[in-house]
Amino acid sequence: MRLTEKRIAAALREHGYKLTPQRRVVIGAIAASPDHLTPADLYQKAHQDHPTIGLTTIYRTLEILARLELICELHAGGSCRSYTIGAPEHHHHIICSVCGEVVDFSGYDISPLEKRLSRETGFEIEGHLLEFIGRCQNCQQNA
Amino acid sequence: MRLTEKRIAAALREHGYKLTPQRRVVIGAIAASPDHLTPADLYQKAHQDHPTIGLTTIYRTLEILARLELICELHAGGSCRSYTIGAPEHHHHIICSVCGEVVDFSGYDISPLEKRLSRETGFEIEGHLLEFIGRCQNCQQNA
DNA sequence: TGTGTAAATGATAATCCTTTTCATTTAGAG
DNA sequence: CTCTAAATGAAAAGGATTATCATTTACACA
Ligand SMILES: [Mn+2]
Ligand SMILES: [Mn+2]
Ligand SMILES: [Zn+2]
Ligand SMILES: [Zn+2]
Repeated sequence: MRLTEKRIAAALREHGYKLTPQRRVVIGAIAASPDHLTPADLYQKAHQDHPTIGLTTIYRTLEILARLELICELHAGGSCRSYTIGAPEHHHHIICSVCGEVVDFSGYDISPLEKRLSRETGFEIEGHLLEFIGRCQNCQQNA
Repeated sequence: MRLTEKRIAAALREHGYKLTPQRRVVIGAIAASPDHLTPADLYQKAHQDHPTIGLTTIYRTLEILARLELICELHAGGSCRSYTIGAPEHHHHIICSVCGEVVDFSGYDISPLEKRLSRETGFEIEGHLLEFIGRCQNCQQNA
């Protein structure tokens, strides 16, 4: 089940945002597609209903909607990466949203889930990404 | 425990890659730091030991090392995103590495892990990212 | 139903990050 | 030592995202 256009518009208003034609169009475009769309995809679609809309407005609208959790943001493969030396044991990460500190954790086996998904979806799983975002102890105190 | 510089160099050779001074320097820089470093960070560090190294070489080296799982790649917050309409129930994603198809899945509760991590690390967890990468049924056949 | 104002918009430019290209250099097998 | 495929790096190209700022507009309230 997915949120409706109307529901999202109402939520925007409730949070004090103005309901502009541009925002309606962006929301409409997201709601109308079952797929995950990039900002550029959405610009193209929104442009059809509102030819003067600016790409900047697309970005700004998406940021708000994602922050309010009215849309679902997906991390596609692309850029935004950093690296550290490999560890023989598989592990995952917790990242501090304030200072950027990265803490490894291990001992969590995700393969049961992987097997279930493989069976249910027919995907041949190649890898996964499991990361937590939060505030480290330091950053909680300095707040 | 982390892989050693020597171990990584050997693995590179085993996979048929040449062991160039530039690659040594990049490996040395990663091994020397406990942190997750961006390509730009690594360029800066590598540049100290090898002033003529090119940024292109940094990228190329990282790609190889990551593919061989000799270094650990982290998805930082940045760019590379796409969006879809929100769903009232929390869910996660499986993404086809070939065609890009995204399949949602739900019914997996990550909060026990979240609680454990919060207790063990002192982090106040704000969110998480759980995604699987694999090949969808279609793409397995057309291969 | 006007009016005023803070919020929103969009053209443009500025940043970043990453990949491509291609001429030159080099690791390392033989 | 020679030879060659692999690797390199300067430069340019390509993309995506963010910043700026003058202009427009939604909508609270008179
Ligand atoms: Mn790590
Ligand atoms: Mn989704
Ligand atoms: Zn922190
Ligand atoms: Zn596919």
